[in-house]
Amino acid sequence: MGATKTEHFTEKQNTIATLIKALAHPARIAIVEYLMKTEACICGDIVDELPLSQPTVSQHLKELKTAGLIKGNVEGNTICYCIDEKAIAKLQSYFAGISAKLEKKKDNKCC
Amino acid sequence: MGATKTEHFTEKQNTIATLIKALAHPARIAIVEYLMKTEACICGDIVDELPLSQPTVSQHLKELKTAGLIKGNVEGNTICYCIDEKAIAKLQSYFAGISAKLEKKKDNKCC
DNA sequence: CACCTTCATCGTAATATTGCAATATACTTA
DNA sequence: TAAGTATATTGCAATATTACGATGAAGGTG
Repeated sequence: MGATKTEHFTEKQNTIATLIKALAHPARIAIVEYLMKTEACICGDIVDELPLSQPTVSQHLKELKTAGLIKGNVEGNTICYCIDEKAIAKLQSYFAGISAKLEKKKDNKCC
Repeated sequence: MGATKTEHFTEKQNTIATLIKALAHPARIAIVEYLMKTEACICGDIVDELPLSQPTVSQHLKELKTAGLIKGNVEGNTICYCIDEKAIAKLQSYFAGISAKLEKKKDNKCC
């Protein structure tokens, strides 16, 4: 085994899990946070900011891009990365939805 | 390798990554959603609801509990599970924070 | 053109995750 | 106490992830 049994879950559950999984690593959290720290988008220097080798960072960036969390614009020799708001918005509204539902059933809890 | 280089990232980044990681699997998403679907907490029948074996579900529950996302109350022979609002609140505010910052720099974007 | 820079890909080693059968533990009830 | 029920743990196989050195591709510069 070792492979997730994707086929047994709903498409929504798999979609949100994939999106969440893309952020389930401190390096990718760090990348997203770094992309936000600056005023505009970042062109190139992500590798210098992270304590990981260039191939590793490239791999993490690829995962973020595949998940739709970041976008990359090629600009000559470098690439300009920035966060895709839509993906973040999805995550935010997902957790906001859970929070709202939790608030509703506050009185019906046993633990 | 294969092990995450936790020591190179900030404690905050590792903390939020761990929390996110706990939800980075459709089965655990399904568990959390099932816990919310009902009026009160669930005592026992999580295994029947999931397309996975009892040991596998037990393992996923353990991970969610370790991460602090759910609480389990032992009640005689069964266990009553429910979501820990604090953890969800943390996640929600994390993504809300990112969203807010993204809103601010909307005009400074190149892609 | 030769060389440098930037980023991606390949190949591979180390480790982690997923899933389940078998078994253990703990409580309940007959 | 014996049998049944609910959940946890163990042990293992299959697969995925993480990380990096080496190398490749593509654009820029002397």
